[in-house]
Amino acid sequence: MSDVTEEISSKSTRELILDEALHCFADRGYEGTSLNDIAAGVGIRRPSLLHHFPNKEALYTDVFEMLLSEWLEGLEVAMASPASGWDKAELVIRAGFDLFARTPDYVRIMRREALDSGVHVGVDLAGFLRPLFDNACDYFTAEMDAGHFRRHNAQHLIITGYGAILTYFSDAPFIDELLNDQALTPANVRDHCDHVVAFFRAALVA
Amino acid sequence: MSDVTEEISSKSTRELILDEALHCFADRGYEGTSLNDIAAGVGIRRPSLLHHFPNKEALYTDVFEMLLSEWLEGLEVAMASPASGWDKAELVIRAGFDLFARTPDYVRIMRREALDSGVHVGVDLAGFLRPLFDNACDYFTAEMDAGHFRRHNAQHLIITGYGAILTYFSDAPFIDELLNDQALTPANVRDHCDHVVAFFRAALVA
DNA sequence: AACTGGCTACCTACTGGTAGGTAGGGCAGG
DNA sequence: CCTGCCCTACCTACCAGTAGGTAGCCAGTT
Repeated sequence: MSDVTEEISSKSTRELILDEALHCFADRGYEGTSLNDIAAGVGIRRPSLLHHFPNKEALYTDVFEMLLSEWLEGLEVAMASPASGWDKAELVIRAGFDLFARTPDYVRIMRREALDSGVHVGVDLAGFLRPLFDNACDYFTAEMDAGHFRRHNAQHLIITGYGAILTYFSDAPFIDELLNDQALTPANVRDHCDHVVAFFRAALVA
Repeated sequence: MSDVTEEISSKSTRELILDEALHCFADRGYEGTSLNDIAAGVGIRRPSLLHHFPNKEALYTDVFEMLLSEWLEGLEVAMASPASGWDKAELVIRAGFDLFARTPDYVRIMRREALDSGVHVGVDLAGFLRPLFDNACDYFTAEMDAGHFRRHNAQHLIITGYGAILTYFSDAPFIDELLNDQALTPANVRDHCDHVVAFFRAALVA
């Protein structure tokens, strides 16, 4: 086959486009990214890119669905764990950190999407995430009822956690400047993860 | 005088442009906002807008400096308070919530800027905020040394707090959908503020 | 009171440039 | 020969920014 046309890569052109688009959209947003930028990153012309995707919005939607499926897969494992009490919460937090550290571009796209409130993407983001959200709420409520966690409003708790964890990755360039250090080195990510775990543990476990 | 030409408004055209630009930039970002959009919102043509500001970037920079001065003013009062221990931390958190609830458009611009890492704005954002950041770090470190707070890494603690508080406002449209409710009603903002205060208190105060 | 010059604020019409998208041709491999 | 992939050349729409003109206001002068 033609999987080796001129690139040594085993990835199809379509996959290369998706990868480059992911990076560009994360870096400069939907409006700030031109199809020329993406095509140039892949090493083809814009019309060739449009041979693989009907238009810009469809490309973006495909990138976003890639994101959702990867996240769902990554978190499902941790959330389905038979652990309970604090152990499970810590497992999920650490799984989230691992996932986000592996895919920081996804985090920035998600943050942009939350800001724009789903103008560019066809899928119902909040509808997609609500089951996970409700699941987490139920879990914390049950554990608080059982007296394992201090009493907090579960919905507000999840939103606080979501903000605390996501921000470290989405705002990494800004945090770099604030700390005069690279936020996303493995060591720094691990440090921050340990801190968040310890912080939430202190707040939740009596 | 001519302060009533045809508008009843007491605001100058320049101020009307700044207000409209703030809203547009917060809503759709720098790239997603055209000068035509802003001009139309004010009720004038684009060249008339460019009579008041030399170019798009200068307009954005002016909006952003408006943001910084308002935030600095709003937070300085709380940070300069003679209170100490948890009381002061709670004072600053509540002042931040008040400030952000009053100016949600500013929060979204700030978040976009953190994502883009200051591509559009001339001022050194991180350099501007570092004094506040260092100040907060010193405060928490001193209080932990004095045994008033549980031991945490002060830098990570501030970043976690920044993410937890800012996200509720920056991602408000998304949270609306997640909760099936308006995140930014005064009652909901107060609820979330109370939750964050209680959460941080539980994590910090032994 | 009338004219004059300078000023602000706005307008229409235009420029160069870039965006997303389309038409159609070339060329390889099966 | 046909299909898949990529190309050049082109389109229309929109962008930021400029050129040049106009209406009204407010001195200062006569």
